Amino acid sequence: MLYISVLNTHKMHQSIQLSVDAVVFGYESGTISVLLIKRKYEPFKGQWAIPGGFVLEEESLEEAVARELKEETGIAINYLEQLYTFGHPKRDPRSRVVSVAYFGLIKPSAFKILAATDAEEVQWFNITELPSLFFDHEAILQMAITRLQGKITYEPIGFELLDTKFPFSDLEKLYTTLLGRAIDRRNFRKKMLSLNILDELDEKVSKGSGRPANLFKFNNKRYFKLKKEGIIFEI
Amino acid sequence: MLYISVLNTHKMHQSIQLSVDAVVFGYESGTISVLLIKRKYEPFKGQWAIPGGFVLEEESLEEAVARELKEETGIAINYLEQLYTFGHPKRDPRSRVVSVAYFGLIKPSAFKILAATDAEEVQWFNITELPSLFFDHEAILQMAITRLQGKITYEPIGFELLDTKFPFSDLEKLYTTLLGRAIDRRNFRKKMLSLNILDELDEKVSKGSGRPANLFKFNNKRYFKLKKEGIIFEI
DNA sequence: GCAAAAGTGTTGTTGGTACACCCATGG
DNA sequence: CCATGGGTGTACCAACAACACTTTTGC
Repeated sequence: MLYISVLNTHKMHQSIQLSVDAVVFGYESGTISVLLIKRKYEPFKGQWAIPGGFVLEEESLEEAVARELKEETGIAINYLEQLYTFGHPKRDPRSRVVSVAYFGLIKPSAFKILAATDAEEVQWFNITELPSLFFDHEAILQMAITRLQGKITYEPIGFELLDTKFPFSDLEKLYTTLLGRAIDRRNFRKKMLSLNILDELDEKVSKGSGRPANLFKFNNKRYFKLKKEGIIFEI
Repeated sequence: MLYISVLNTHKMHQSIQLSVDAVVFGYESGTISVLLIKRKYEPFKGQWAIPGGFVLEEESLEEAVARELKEETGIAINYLEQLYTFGHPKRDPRSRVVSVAYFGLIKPSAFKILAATDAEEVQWFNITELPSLFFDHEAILQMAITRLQGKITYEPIGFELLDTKFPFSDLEKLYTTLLGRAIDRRNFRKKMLSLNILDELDEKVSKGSGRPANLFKFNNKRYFKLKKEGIIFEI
């Protein structure tokens, strides 16, 4: 009996469907946002949801998630990190759908969002002002936010979220926002510079009032090296 | 056209199969082992593999992985942590199978392993002496080992791997083994005790030669509290 | 010249690291 | 009494935390 069930398993029509979801965060002047789509069709038409969809037979999960994101929002990003796989049997009341969630970081200013396929609308939402979401998408998003906040303790962050050239205060504000609290400017700068991932440029920018700031950029090589090695960052 | 394809998606026969795998580590007197099964049937009969199998329609991923582990090895554990989802289209040459890998820790001495269903044999393998494995199971195992080693920097470890009562030297040896290097006995003890997760018992044990050691046990409440909060542990 | 933001150093404290000898038991 | 593993304290140093004033620009 066991023998038969085992042999059959591989041919058995399992009828579990597999989807992917892309939680994409953006940062702009002190606000962390997440990209959501409004469903165009029934069921749940008009509900906000995390972009995503079904995996095709011949594509990898990474290809699937990048494709769905592109199709639904117009955004093409090449690096999404796997977050978690959600597989509760009743998470989608219609049928059994297991979803592999990914997350990524971008600068919203560098992309043009564009509703397509099953999205009626695409919009950035401040993560502190989220609408109610489809199925278990709130739980997925919550996990992604927690991961994002956790990341800054063991990895440098900012490269994907800031402009190529930026004043130091932008980086500081990003950390302040992610941590949700003020940080000591002097200590932060000291620590950041000691990591050797920033190159100070010979260029200044003025924001209209106040002393103009020197611009920095990330030193990609050292940034990604450090990211791989892991850091212990405690501010 | 888009409309139709979207509406169809949910009914479309996707024919991707979903499986789960359980990487179970054990520790015993200075050795970290992993539990593997030998496949009983073709194809790949006789190959060693990580225990696992297909997810059933009505069960969650966690239920599936616990069930498969129980069926194939006789081991029932209630906590397996999700590791990663492997979905390369060609990882199983027969058909498209996406697998959600989990990992867990146990004390081998507390369980009796027992080959069943599609396992011909079940065996603990020292992680430094692994056989060649089925498909991409080596990559899965490698990721699990990396995660296990990484865990000790941000979580206390040991509760699941050691006996209820243990001499301090057992804990020290566990860390030495996981880290793959010697640690300073005095500093390690100082740091461990300062975490407040150990209760010293009024009981001694003698290993035959040498001064008898005091026994300790983990204070479950504080251990799991700390585990949740996360620690930064750098020895 | 004043408002606004950028830039900068020092000191006390804490926690990490390095290091060597005595203790309790069994044989 | 010796071999074996268990148990302990101190001193140095590096890293973190706290803290306030000066500089440069626009208006």
